[in-house]
Amino acid sequence: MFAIALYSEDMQKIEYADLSEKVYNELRLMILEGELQPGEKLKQNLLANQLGISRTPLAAAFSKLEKEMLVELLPRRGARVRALNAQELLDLYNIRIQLEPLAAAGVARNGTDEDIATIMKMHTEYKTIGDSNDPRAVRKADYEFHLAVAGFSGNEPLYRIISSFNIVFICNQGGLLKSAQQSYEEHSKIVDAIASRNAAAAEFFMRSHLLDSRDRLLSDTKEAS
Amino acid sequence: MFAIALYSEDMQKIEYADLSEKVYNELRLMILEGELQPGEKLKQNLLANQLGISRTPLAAAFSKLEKEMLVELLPRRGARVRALNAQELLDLYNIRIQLEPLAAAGVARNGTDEDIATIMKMHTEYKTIGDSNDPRAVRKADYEFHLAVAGFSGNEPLYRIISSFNIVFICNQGGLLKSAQQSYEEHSKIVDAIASRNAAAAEFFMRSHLLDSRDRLLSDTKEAS
DNA sequence: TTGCATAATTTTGCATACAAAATATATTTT
DNA sequence: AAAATATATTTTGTATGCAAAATTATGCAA
Repeated sequence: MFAIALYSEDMQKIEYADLSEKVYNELRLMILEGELQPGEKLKQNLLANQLGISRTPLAAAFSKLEKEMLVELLPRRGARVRALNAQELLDLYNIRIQLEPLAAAGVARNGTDEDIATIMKMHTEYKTIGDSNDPRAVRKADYEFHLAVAGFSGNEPLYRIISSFNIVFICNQGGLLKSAQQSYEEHSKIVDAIASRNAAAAEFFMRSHLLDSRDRLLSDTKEAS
Repeated sequence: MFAIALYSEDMQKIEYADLSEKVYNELRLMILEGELQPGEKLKQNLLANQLGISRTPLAAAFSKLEKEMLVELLPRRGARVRALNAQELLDLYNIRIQLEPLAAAGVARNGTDEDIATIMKMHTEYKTIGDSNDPRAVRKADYEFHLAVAGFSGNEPLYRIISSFNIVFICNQGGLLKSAQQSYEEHSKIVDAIASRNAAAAEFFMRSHLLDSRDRLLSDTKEAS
């Protein structure tokens, strides 16, 4: 498994072989955390100066971010942070519902005992963090749990899709949709199924977990309108 | 819907606003069509000269291709064409089985009458092409049919994932797994379900279509070993 | 020969330079 | 003053230049 950095505190630890990769991660973080607002224009000179680099590695970073749907590239008119509307958020959720159950089944089938031990450990920590009442920490733990499942699925393309489209993060953009307590209980079923190598059950419980979240998202947006 | 160019004859028609996009498409085509072999080193100077451009737009193109898993980027050691092994091919198929049924359901639900008419027209042409006994043409028609379904699904992130990971193309890398006749019949069921706005049926028949192909792929690789 | 150290060459990553396009500002015209 | 035109500034896309790293070639001892 190869977890990608999302939170700035984690990013400090990572050594980058090339600048464009580093810049790509920095921009990605800034966009996902809202430091760069949707619609905002990404001026090359300004950003290059801010980040202490030239405009060349920015081009590569922009290209990567465009593929992830985080930025919009308008030829000769620059790059903007892409805004995801409610429909696209729901679209992503429906994709997530298709992909993460496949990942959970994959871990149950292909994960090593060590992989599964790691997931169980993360799950235990999730309980502690949930009790701490720190929403940001809970969200981070949730993000890492789901990404670990994808990472240990033994299906690399699947992991690449889930991580590079920021599916887990974006789906939880407006905060987690249920209590840490309930999430923990639902995760428990998934983890138990994985630990007992029951791929069908892991798939089922992951799907239930996500379907429940999507339905909450749907009723939330209905209320808001 | 916004179809991406894959076959060289289609690419001539497209006007590109910037070189890196053009180069990206050219390289993508060269890799998918096997002109650039897996494992092959992509030397910047050589390629830039061949394509008549400088090395700068190549960097952006490489970055995009790396995200699609078509190119491997080794820092300070250049880029190579990425080789997909049998396992990853199967992994992609399993992803495809999750995503394309969602797309088919999407068309049935959200496609305009015009979208659906387009798909029906493509399907009719598929029959003609199938009778012509030109495997390359059949494969192209199949590719375009499946990509059209994704494109008319009304789920843009879904289309972006399917197209940018070259899922349809790569899954059929070793040629189509069944006769044009059988494909046509299976497509017919999907098209009928879409035309009658039956999302559940469209989803079901697309899944059956792909599951059958995957099982053929599995028994083929078993035979080969 | 083979193995290893050293030198020459190539290749990469990044910064910079420059022309063309886009945007902003100033000027004129109605 | 508002609209239209002209001018100046900024910004972008791409080519080029340069230093550092990697690769290949060469020389030399065992």
